[in-house]
Formats: sequence, C-alpha cells, structure tokens
Amino acid sequence: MGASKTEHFTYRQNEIAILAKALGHPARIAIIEHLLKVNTCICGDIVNELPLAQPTVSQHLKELKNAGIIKGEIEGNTICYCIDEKIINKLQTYFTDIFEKIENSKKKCC
Amino acid sequence: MGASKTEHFTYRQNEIAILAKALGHPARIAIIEHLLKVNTCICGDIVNELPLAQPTVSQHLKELKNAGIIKGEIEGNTICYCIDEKIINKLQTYFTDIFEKIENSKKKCC
DNA sequence: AAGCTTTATCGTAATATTACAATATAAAAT
DNA sequence: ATTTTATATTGTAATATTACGATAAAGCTT
Repeated sequence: MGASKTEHFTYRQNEIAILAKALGHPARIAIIEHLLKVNTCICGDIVNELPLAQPTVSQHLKELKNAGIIKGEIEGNTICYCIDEKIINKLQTYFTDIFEKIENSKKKCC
Repeated sequence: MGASKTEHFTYRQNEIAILAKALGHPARIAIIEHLLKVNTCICGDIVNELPLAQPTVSQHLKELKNAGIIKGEIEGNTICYCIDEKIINKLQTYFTDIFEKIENSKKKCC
C-alpha cells in the first residue's frame, strides 16, 4: 500500500493531519522559522539559508503552500512568501484544547 | 533519495518535525482523540475504534510511542496507552510562540 | 496443559517522500 | 535583444510509509 485511508476519518482529523504532515520535516520547520525571523514576507533568500539544493527547497515550499501554511505572492522577479496566521492559530488552538483536556482529566494514570 | 538530511538542521527543528510527522496521519490523530475521549489510559479497544486492521493500528501506535507522544504500560494481558502531556505542551507552546511572533510583527504584509 | 485473548512482529506489495541534476519559465538588468 | 537572476517543473534514484495477512509472543482462563 502506501496510500493513507483518508476517507475513513473525519474532515477535521484529516485537516489536522495534513497540517502536521506538512510540518513533519526539519527543512520545512526551518523555512517557517526563517520566515518568522525576517519578520516580513521573504522574497528569495530562503534557498541560501537552507542546506539544500534549490529544487529541493522549492519542493518543500510547495508542500507548505499546498497545506495552506504559507502563502506566496509573485512580486516581479521574486516570490513573496509568508505564514498564514489563521493556520498557525488553528494548530495552536488544537494543541491547547488537547492539553487542557488532559489537564482537566480526573482519571489520570501513567 | 527519500532520506531526510536531518543532520543539517538543529536539534530543536528535528524535534518539532519528528512530533509533527508522528501526528501527520489521520489514524494517529484519531488515536490521540480516542485516548482523550475515554479520559483514561486505554487498554485495548483502540483497534475496534479504528477502520484499520490490527497490525496497522499497532504500527501507528508504535510510531506515536517512538515520537514520545504516547506512553504504553503493560498491564497483564493488555497494554495501557496514554498521552504524554509534556509533549503536547511542547507543541502547544511552539505554536503559541509562532502565533505571537506573527501577531506582534510590525511588518505584516500578504 | 490447552485454548483464548491481546498485542507485536515479519514479510511484502503499493504508494509516497526526499533530494537533486537538468531544464524551463519569466521578469529584470544590461 | 541578450544576459542575468529567481523560481518552478520534470525526471529519476534512493528510501520511507502505509496497509494487511500470517505468525509469534505472552499473559489469562479453564
């Protein structure tokens, strides 16, 4: 096999899984952190920051974009990428909810 | 290729990526949500909750365990799985930090 | 002890991911 | 118009993931 049985799970479960999967590579975490560091949409220079070849970086950017985590706007010669805060907020809320549920759980064990 | 160049990234970047990757499958999100729902360490019954064969579920549990997201304790015949709240807290904090950095950013664009 | 229950492991097929060289595209600069 | 610069796409090899049948392991039950 190799293909996930996504149709058996809820929309929400797939949604979170797709976001998590997109962040499931150190290069893509590094891209996100670089976008945060420069504090503005970045046009280019991501390739120079990463220890990977240009096509590989382009591929990682595409995956982040497909998941909706970053947005890219063409600006003349270059492309302006930035993080979609709504998506980050979605993840933040998701993990906050889980954490609170665990904390409030009476029947703690382990 | 197919193997990630993990050695080129920071410990922290790899750490977050490993956690995100482990959550990057709807079945594993469903497992986490089931563990939350039953509100106690679960012994068995995860297989019955998921639309996947027992070896597949066992494999997904192993991945969550390897990433440190769940812990499993043998209890006689069965195994008692539960979520490691420290790890969830780590993810929560990570995304909260990112979100705040974006929010506080002066140079918003996009 | 023999059988039952629960979970893990092995083996393997189908598919996906990662990485990059080569090439393409498209705007900017000369 | 040609060259340069920036990014994307194509093709492809190496590796990883997903799923599951078959089987193993290990504790209960009788």
